Order: sequence, then structure tokens, then C-alpha cells
Amino acid sequence: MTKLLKATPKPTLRRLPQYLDFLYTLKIQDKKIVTSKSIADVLGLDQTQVRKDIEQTGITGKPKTGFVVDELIFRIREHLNWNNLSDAFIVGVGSLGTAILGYERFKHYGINFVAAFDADENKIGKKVSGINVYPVSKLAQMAKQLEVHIGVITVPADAAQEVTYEMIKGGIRGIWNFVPKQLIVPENIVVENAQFYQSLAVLTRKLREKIHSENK
Amino acid sequence: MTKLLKATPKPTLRRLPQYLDFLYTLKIQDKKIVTSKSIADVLGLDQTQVRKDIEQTGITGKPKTGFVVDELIFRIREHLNWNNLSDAFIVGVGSLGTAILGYERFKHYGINFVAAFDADENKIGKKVSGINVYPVSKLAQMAKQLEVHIGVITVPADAAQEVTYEMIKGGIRGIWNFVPKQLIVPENIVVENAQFYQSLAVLTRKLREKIHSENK
DNA sequence: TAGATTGTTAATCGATTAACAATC
DNA sequence: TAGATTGTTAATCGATTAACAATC
Repeated sequence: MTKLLKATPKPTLRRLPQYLDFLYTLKIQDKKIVTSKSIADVLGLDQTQVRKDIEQTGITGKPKTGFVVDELIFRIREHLNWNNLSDAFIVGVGSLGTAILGYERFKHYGINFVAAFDADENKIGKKVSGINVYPVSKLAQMAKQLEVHIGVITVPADAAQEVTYEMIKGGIRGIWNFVPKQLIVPENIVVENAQFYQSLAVLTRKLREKIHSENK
Repeated sequence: MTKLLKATPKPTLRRLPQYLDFLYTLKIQDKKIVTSKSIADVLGLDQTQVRKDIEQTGITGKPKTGFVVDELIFRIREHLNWNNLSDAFIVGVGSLGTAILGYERFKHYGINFVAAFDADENKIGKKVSGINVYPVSKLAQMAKQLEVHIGVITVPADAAQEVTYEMIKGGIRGIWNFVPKQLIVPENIVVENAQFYQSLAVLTRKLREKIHSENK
């Protein structure tokens, strides 16, 4: 029997990459050790929260000293499964899809695009950022063959559900959805929504609240 | 004295645009009325939660009937300040910046790009998706002149803080930050982070937890 | 030894969910 | 009138923060 993986709270998962960022800057400055308080200060968080988050990765620190930067980087990346590069597909090579394919950093974040798909005849057969574009009809078969388990969706809204079915048919288990449309999936599939409007709604409302409170 | 705007919980703000999406599909189907239960079912949420969220907008429904679709759309958009289109700047016309400028839907989400900025001489003076690209040195002055209060940052990480200062100098109050770097701002500025790695971390970890639990 | 930081338990806070009364 | 849905209060749950003991 394998050890059970404890579910990490989502807010913690969203913060862990921010810690990573800071840790990389420390590494550049050749700092070997970091304390939870220094992380908390830089990111404007509570130090207990940082410690709780870090604890999720299983690392242990040294009282009075802190954590070893290299080890903490390794542990966070391991926790997020970013140490093993996962192959991924992307469907929809419009401007957003193209931008994502061109974003070198994703290799840092544990995913590696191995193929792109599109419905547009003119795009099929071409390369985008060095990645071949295939027709969506090939997706399921290729996903099985290449054992790809992560799919990114950046198609127009009315094509998103159809693409989702194809992905599931091909054995894809994790879907990163940029389309402003709720996907219907069986419960063994993980969907993470990354629509722009989520954070934009927070921005526009919080801004309004702030400006309003000043004019009271 | 003006009525105080009650702070809306962030999770609520992230859900409201999802409700909007569903409401638009109802409108297309010519449905006039919607219940909180039907919204909850479509989005996989609890109906009390939906009612609580909706309540934030100040709308009142009719027992046994529900809410008027058109009115609910209006109220949600008003709550998010999406009925008045806010002018915005974007700094960094790389592939992500270009994708954002080309995304027609932002007009639906209450923001309207009026100018773009970049450090690259070759881009300055050109147009991207019909929007002029200016040097960053012009940003502050133009922001004041045009009374722009929202800025989007899509520059390389090491330029982000400098751009932030320019924005603040120009009177920008709300910053939508796509750069994987923590911005330092005075407390009268609203920063909303929209880094890819936040939701990607959730995806890769949750996927790992799910697959792991199946192999136990 | 004294002091700083981790690790952990307890308290607080906020968001979600359950229960139910009001109303059409 | 009966039943369905809103509106609201109470209970639960989970995440954040505070307090403090353990440890180097």
C-alpha cells in the first residue's frame, strides 16, 4: 500500500509558486538559507501561513536557522510535480494558444508541449513555436499513443465541450481551461479554470470599492 | 455622505462572471427567468451559495419564480463595474500582450484598451490590434492626460517593477499583473495577480493527488 | 545560556452549507 | 391552499492567525 497523498488546500497551491520565485532570486544572490519570516515579508503574508504552506511539502527546517534554499526549491517543485516534466497538448492555436506555446517558462512549471491542435485547415501541418499543429481528429489517438495526460484548451467557446470529449477519449486526465465556458467532465477528470474574467472581476470590483471608500 | 460599498468576498467575485456566462446562454434561448438552483446545477455549486453571491448585487427575486435574467445580468455587471467601460493601458506587447489586445471579449468585461507601451524601438509607432504602441517614457503623462486608471503588465520579469512605478506616477490605481514577480505598491493601489503558474500549480498537484489515490 | 526560529496546538475569522421561515 | 423558491439565520467547515513549546 502506498502512502496517501494529503490534499493540499488550493490557496496554498497558489502561493507555492510565488515562494519559488522568491527562492530563485535568493539563489541568484547566492543565499543558502531562508526563513519563513523573510518569505512572508517579501510577499506580504503571515509567517505562520508561510510555515504551514511549506510544511505541506514535507521539508523540515532548523530552529534558529531556517530552511536550505536549494532543498526548499526542490521540495516545492516536487510537491507540485514540477520536477518531472509532464507532456501536454494544447488545442486552439489562436493568439492566446500561440502565446502559451511561446512561453518558455512552462518548462519551469513542469509542463512540456508536444503537440498542438486546431480546426483551421490553414494552420494544420504548420509549426508554432517549433510545435506541430495537427487536426483535432487526431487528438485522441495521439494522446493514447504518446501517453499525454494534460490538455490545455484555448478554442472558441462553442468548440470547448467537443474538444473536452476528445481529450477524455484520449485518456487525458487534467484539463487547463482558458475558455469562458463551464466544461462538463466525469469526476475522474481534473479541470482547472484559468479564464481571464475571474481575476479581472476581482480587479474591477476591488478597485471600485477602494476608490469609493476614499470619496465617502 | 455616500453609501458604503460592502466588500465582496473574492471567491464570490470569481464566480459572478461564470453566472454571467450561463445567463447569456439563457438569453440566447429566450429564457426570461432563472432560479438559483438552476445556476447551481449547471456550475456544480450549492444553491445557497449562488443565492448568497447574487444577494451581493442587491437584486431581489420572487419566491416560487426566481430572478429576471436581464435584471440579474445587469446587476452582476454593475456590481463588477462592467457596465461602464474603463479605459486601460497595457505595457509589454510580446505574445501575451498581443493576445490580450486581440481578445475582443474584454469589452464585455468592462475594460477598453486605449494605448499600448513597449521598450522595443521596433514596436513603437506601430499598431497592434488597432492600438498604438508608445514608448514607456510616455506612459505617466498619457495616463494623467487620458485619465486612465487601469494598467495591465505583460513585460519581462525584471522590467515589471519599473513599469509599476511609472503607472503609479501616472495615477493608475488598478494593476493587473501577469508577470511572475511580486510587485511593490503603496496601499492605495490595487494589484490583482494573474500569473499562469497559480492555476497551473493547482492543476498539476490536484492531478497528481487524483491519480495517486486511484493507485493506492 | 539566551535568543531566534521552527513546529504545533489553540483561537479566530470567513466562507460554505444546512435549516427554516417568509412569500408568491 | 399547497408547493416551490427566495431570504435569512444558524451550524459547519476550512483557512488564517495567534500563542507557545521545542530546539538549535
